[in-house]
Amino acid sequence: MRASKLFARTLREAPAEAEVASHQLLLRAAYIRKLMAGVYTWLPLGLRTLRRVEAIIREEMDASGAQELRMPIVLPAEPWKITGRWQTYGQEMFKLKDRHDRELGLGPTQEEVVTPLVAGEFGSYRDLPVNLYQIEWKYRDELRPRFGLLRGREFLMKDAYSFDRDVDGLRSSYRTMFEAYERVFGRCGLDYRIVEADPGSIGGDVNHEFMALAAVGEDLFVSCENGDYAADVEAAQASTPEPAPPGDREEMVEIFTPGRPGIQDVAELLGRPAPDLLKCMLYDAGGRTVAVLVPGDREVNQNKVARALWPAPVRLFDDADFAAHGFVKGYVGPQKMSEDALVLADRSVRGGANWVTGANRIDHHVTGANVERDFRVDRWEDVMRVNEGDSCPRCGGRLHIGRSIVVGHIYQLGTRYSKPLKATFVDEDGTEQPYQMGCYGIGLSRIVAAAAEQFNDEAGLRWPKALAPYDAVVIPTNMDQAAVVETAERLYGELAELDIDAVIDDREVTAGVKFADADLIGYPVQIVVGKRSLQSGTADLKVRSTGQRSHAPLAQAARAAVDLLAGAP
RNA sequence: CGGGACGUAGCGCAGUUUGGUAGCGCGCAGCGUUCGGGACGCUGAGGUCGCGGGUUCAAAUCCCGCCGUCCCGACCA
Repeated sequence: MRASKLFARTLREAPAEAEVASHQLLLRAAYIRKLMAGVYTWLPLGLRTLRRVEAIIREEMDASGAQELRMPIVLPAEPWKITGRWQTYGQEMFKLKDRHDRELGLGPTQEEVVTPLVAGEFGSYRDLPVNLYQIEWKYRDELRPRFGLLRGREFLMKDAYSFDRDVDGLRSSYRTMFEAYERVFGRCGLDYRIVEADPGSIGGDVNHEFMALAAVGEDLFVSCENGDYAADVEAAQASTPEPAPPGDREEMVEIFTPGRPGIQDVAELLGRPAPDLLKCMLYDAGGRTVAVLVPGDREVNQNKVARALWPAPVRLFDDADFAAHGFVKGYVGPQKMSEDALVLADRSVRGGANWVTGANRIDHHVTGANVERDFRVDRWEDVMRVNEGDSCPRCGGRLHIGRSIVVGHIYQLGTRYSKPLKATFVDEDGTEQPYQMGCYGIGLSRIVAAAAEQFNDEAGLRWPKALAPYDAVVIPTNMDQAAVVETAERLYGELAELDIDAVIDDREVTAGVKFADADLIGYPVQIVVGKRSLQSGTADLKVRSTGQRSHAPLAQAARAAVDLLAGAP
């Protein structure tokens, strides 16, 4: 490729809209351009990098025995209504209507398409297992698109779906994908962690996330200092404290706490630490009132509450709910909860006694509230968000919270989709069985952003060679000297013969501009030919990722570039 | 959806407070000098100042409405 023809106009300054490094650099280096919030055009350089990610994934998926297909992006609403996701995906799904007023959606993921498809084709246990995948653009009307490609409304995703006759088969298919994912992210050169995760709106049971480490990552994960536990913060657990010893139980006393609705307010007024207070959050779970109890210094993890109450849709009480049920916001306590309400306490509440909590009366709290004597707990569950420094549920070690970008997520769905969609096969004994399904996603466009986030410096992008749009760039520094241009062209030709995908920067600009652009775009190897090097009969080489510089006789320069590339990260 | 900021040439910005001929840098085009880490000089093109309405002799500037973009938040009683 000739830089003089390449559709890539680099920017000296980052557009004001870009905040994070990956977004700024991908714009500056002419990989992407924005069309609207969360939607980007992929320029030639960006598309080449995206395709390299795609090639790696396709190779590993094919090697794992999965088969590629292509499903539609425009989808009918009906199957989505059957699985309930037309509702649960809600506003996040792009919805539209055709000219006959039929409801359609743009695919955010395709369980509702692939499941009936397989049921219609592979209806016998003899056909199983089968794993189908596609690499396709996905659409999600994100609450807040941000950070360029990191959270877009249109993004490229590899989604795979496995179908097995039983749970053992599912586990085996899952294991195969797990290992394929390790190879994919390893080959992409990413620094990543595998964590236990929350299934989110996809549903299902066992699942893992593959997280690329990044300071700007939106996803928090918990890891044990001893390395035996790692989990998404939405799913993470901490070890549960010992139950409080029986013993001194204060009387429950109502106290006057005017204008002190918050935990901090009350703690300050009474001069007691927040963990002495009992936080009582009210939720509506499909019409039923649920009181969730956690210690005052803790936060409720709503995902965990939702899982505990599955399949009821869980939402926090709003002002209307408070009014309708006669609760006073800011002064809620679990005492005298009605029979039809559910009292759900985090297990850590067992570790406390003599709680300070709301008195269910404006401007009043109580002290000395105790489980059983003063309020009942219907269920003990883990519903708490893990904090930095909590104890590891495996070994008791210290838990640390880190930031990352989720680049892959794999799920054991079981029959979550096959049952409602009545997708069944005939088993060996002649009975109809729902498929045991798994689904497996990788965000390709997000990998590009995550890699840009992990591999950059002041000068620009520093791709691992597996992801760079080209392998090398040849830079003739003196375009006015025929001998320089000739030599550079010859080198460029030699590289092609050696199967190196190179760019020759034949633009009529000064050397400084070429160097700056080469660093910005992130060609793994730079080969410089100029007046100076011609005199000494050598070419100057630089490895972008390490900054390492070297020389090679002109006759061996192409060969030297190949070797440097082979040795580069 | 709530809060905040912003919207002036392809990009980065000034001008808005105090209404009066729309500017700077980069980039772009032409000519010349340069030529190994974002060169220099001269000349030039490029803007319905986000959109609509209002106030005014006069609006980028003041007022109202809308749109767009970015940031923070969107469970913590």
